[in-house]
Amino acid sequence: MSNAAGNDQQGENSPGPELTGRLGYLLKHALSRLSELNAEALTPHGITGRELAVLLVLAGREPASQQEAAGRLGIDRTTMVAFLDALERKGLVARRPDANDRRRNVVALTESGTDTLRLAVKASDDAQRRFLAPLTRTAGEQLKRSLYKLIATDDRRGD
Amino acid sequence: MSNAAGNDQQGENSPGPELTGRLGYLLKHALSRLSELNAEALTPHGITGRELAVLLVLAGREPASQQEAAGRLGIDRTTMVAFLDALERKGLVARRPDANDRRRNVVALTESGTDTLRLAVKASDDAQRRFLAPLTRTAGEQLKRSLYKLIATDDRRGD
DNA sequence: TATTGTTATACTCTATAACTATA
DNA sequence: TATAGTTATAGAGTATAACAATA
Repeated sequence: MSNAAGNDQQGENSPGPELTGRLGYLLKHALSRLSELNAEALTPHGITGRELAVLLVLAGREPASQQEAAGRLGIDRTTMVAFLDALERKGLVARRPDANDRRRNVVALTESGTDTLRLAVKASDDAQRRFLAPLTRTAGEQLKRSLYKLIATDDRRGD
Repeated sequence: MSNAAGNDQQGENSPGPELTGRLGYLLKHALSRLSELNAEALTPHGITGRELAVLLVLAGREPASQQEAAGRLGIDRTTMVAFLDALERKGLVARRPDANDRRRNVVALTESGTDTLRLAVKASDDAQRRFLAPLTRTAGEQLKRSLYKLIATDDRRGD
């Protein structure tokens, strides 16, 4: 996954309850911390958290056009181009024009990409496990379920 | 608090379990969603989520120098300058040179700033409540406690 | 010399607009 | 005309480096 939430750089003064009581603060810093651990875990595999997400999406429902993959990740197609450029340079994915619609590129993992994905997921899962270590197993599961519910529920604008 | 986690723009295709099962994805999108709701709630009060955080920190332990406030927020002092410029332009905070150490600025909320803070916090709390609506009250409390534990625990690098 | 606030600058991440080639 | 991929560009958010005033 990787950062995008800012870089923690442990502040000199502690935040205090006026901030730590707010859900936004908690989510932001939890994400930031996890992203750090994840980035560390992925370094040996030569990919970033975001690149792992791209690989996961590609592996999840191959074959995919670039735009399909972008849609599932919730990023712009122009952003996807850059990700795929990088992954292709590393030999982890390959683009080929779709035979049925030559405007499209079909993107697939290479053999090396599949291997890297497997190892990277293992490393990332391990980082996640370390991150969740302060919680009981039950609390960790509960956390994920709750977050999922919060995300799955759309449209809370009106009420 | 505000975004910093990207802008959701509801993707056409749903993500699928390969992503929704990952904690990083869940945290990122939960934060993104909450940030949206929060931004909406704050718009009428003329401040952003980040500015609310600055006001909270200033109100929490006045009087504070710019650097102290920055430290508690975990942001750079140069970043704090821009925030305070904006808040001062809006008449919500005032800087004055510290009499004891004239290198420092003491930053305090104005009367208008105090009023705005009170209203903005109410609006933001309400947004948070709506965000947590899909969960039981207990699950919501549990979520916050778990996140706090994850943040409070430092240094999971080695193990 | 070290520190506070400031400014100028650069970097990361991502999106919007415009272009090319297909359809 | 519309769409997929691409490129150029711009914007948000934040940091690093250098500078002036003060300690």
